[in-house]
Amino acid sequence: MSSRGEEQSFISDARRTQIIEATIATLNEIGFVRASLAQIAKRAGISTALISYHFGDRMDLINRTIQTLIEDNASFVLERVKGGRSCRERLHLFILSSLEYQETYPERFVALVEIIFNARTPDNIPYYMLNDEVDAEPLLLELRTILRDGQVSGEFGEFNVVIMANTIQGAIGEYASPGVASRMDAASYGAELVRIFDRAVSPSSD
Amino acid sequence: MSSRGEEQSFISDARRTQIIEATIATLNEIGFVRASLAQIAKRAGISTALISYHFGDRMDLINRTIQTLIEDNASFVLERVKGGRSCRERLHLFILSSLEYQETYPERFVALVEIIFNARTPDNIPYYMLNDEVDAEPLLLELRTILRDGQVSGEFGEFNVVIMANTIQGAIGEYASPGVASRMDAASYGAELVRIFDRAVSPSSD
DNA sequence: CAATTTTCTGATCAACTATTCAACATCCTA
DNA sequence: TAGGATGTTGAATAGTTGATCAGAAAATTG
Repeated sequence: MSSRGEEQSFISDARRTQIIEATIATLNEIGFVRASLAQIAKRAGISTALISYHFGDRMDLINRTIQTLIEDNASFVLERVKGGRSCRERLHLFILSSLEYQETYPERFVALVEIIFNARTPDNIPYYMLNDEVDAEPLLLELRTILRDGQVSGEFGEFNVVIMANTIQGAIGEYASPGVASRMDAASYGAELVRIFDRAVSPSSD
Repeated sequence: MSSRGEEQSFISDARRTQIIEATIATLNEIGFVRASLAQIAKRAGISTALISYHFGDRMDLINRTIQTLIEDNASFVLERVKGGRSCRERLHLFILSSLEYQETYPERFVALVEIIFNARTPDNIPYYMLNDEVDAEPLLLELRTILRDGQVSGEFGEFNVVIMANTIQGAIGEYASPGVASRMDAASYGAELVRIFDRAVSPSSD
């Protein structure tokens, strides 16, 4: 009935989101490798055929799940970064809200990691090798913008923006690593990261 | 014949290493998810039954493969770090040689990542959540030692050693990420990381 | 209420999975 | 060269995978 092909929505959007949530739960419980349609269906309390009915393909389900996760994470962080007045403050907010998201929704972060490091395109390119596309890594692009703006305004010193952005993003991701998150809350970890990168991005004193 | 159960070695150690190398190649070509025994056997030019003959289990093969990869990487880096006289120099050597390893043996690094982010213990704990064990992350332990020694000797300032070590390790791992390695060789990327973390670990000037 | 569309299930499918096993080949030793 | 250990294979095993299809159930429509 809809004029646009994309717009295929009904009351059973609820089903699709329910299946996606079951997918996230399954990825957390048994990981990507064992997250079969049967396992996902069991957790959703439905038959496997119903998944095939609502999603064209297994990869279609995976792709819509990761899309949901990326959008969730991005909107959470970007909303908070908007409030920063200086570039330095925006950088702080970026780091702290990213960690807050991980602490608040650990299952969503785990599911994101599971998909990114396991899924591959039909021509066998791993998802973690595709980070460059615009809608795949909106947060990385925002981080680069903050850093570049800070250099232009003189708030920050000289450094390679792409590398610094990846380093900061890597440090944020390391929060999930054991022996860190288990011993420390997101705010403390974030405060330490802010201290580290405040010095790293500052203009040289000489 | 051997008195120790471990010591079951013959001329067909060659077979085991051949199979492990085929596993590494398979992980690179099609990833962990699709790396079945049949695919590995095809690349090794043998039958799948022979893999089961030399390795008790599929997970046994995976575990011996990752063990090989970790030992390779660690000995490469540790050998070079030994030559450093100051803590700062050892830190530089750690960063640069880690990147050199990635640049020289990209397939081994990719295989390592594939296993770490996909494999799970029998009780469903992801390998990337086990980094704390001694033989699982010898490089992380060495990095912590360098940082702590530097703090004691006064070469470095104050910071959380565990977090700084994870941050540095994360930044090294980010080299594989697209839009970085493709545009830049390991030496240039390493020089930039050295610049960043030289400032981050230096004692405060105030 | 009747008719039509949408939603959902159980059964079925061929293709794959890891592992086992009997048989065969090769090697080393005595 | 005889004999026993080691190495290797093809076939068979039971189990799981993603996907399809006819038809039932439910919802929406007229």
